[in-house]
Amino acid sequence: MRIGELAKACDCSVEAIRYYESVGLLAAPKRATNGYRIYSDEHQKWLQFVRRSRDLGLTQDEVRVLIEIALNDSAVCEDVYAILSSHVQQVRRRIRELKQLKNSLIRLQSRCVEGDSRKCPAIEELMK
Amino acid sequence: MRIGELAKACDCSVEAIRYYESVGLLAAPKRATNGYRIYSDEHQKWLQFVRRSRDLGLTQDEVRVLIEIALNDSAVCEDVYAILSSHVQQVRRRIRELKQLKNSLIRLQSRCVEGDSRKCPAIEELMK
DNA sequence: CTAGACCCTCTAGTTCCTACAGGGTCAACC
DNA sequence: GGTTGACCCTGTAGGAACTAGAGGGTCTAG
Repeated sequence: MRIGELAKACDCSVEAIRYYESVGLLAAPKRATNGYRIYSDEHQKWLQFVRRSRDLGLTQDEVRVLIEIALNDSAVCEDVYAILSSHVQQVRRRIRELKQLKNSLIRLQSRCVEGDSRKCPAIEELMK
Repeated sequence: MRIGELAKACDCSVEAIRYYESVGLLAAPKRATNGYRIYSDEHQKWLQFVRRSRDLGLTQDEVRVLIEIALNDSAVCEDVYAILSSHVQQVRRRIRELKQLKNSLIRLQSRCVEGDSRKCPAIEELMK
């Protein structure tokens, strides 16, 4: 299959596929005589893998490690589990941070409601 | 005060200060005869403002708008409130997304625990 | 007079792509 | 046979918000 078809199948842009190839997240396919990339079902699986992982918020580097693990069929599951665990931790941390942020924003916002002077109290608070 | 002192006072890097100047988030200060930047207390307030806003997750563009509002002293509070509101919405949305993400990750992870075959079921699932 | 702590400008790198610019290829239609 | 239009190619620039470095100047203390 050609790149456009693959892109549709995996719901990503043609440019992204070429980009993944350039950074080594997807193996370079063979080329037709006219230079067009020709992909196999294997390629599609790998691209699917990359996209799903990225959708889960894994970084390129994490995906790269997962790929290595997957290709290197020894002690697979433990390593995958570890990567996912560390990622879950990060997500939890980020959620905590965002909740605090939200509270700060709401607190700041409430200053605006009270405000009656010409100077906005929220802005004043940010400058203090 | 010189740039290093300002950086310490506002807990940010010297490079970030120069960067803020270059993108118009902080007014260019006057220079000493040797070319060193000399900052006033006003500059410190503004930098504080920029840092606090950024810490709250506001984008550069949002900060830029806030600055304009603050300098343009008419109908201030309503506009500030609107910007903060829209930002709170974004944060809420992001929190929701991250929670879903976390659940997906945990579900995927649980596949690893069950797994006994040589092929890691989590990886298999990502490729499907 | 020299070491060390500052300061300057300018450029490149980070992450993960997206968006061109400036071409070539191929099938179908007139 | 010519031309449209949908595809494909490479290569480069951009974006968000900085950070890090090269390659220099300046000032103060010992």
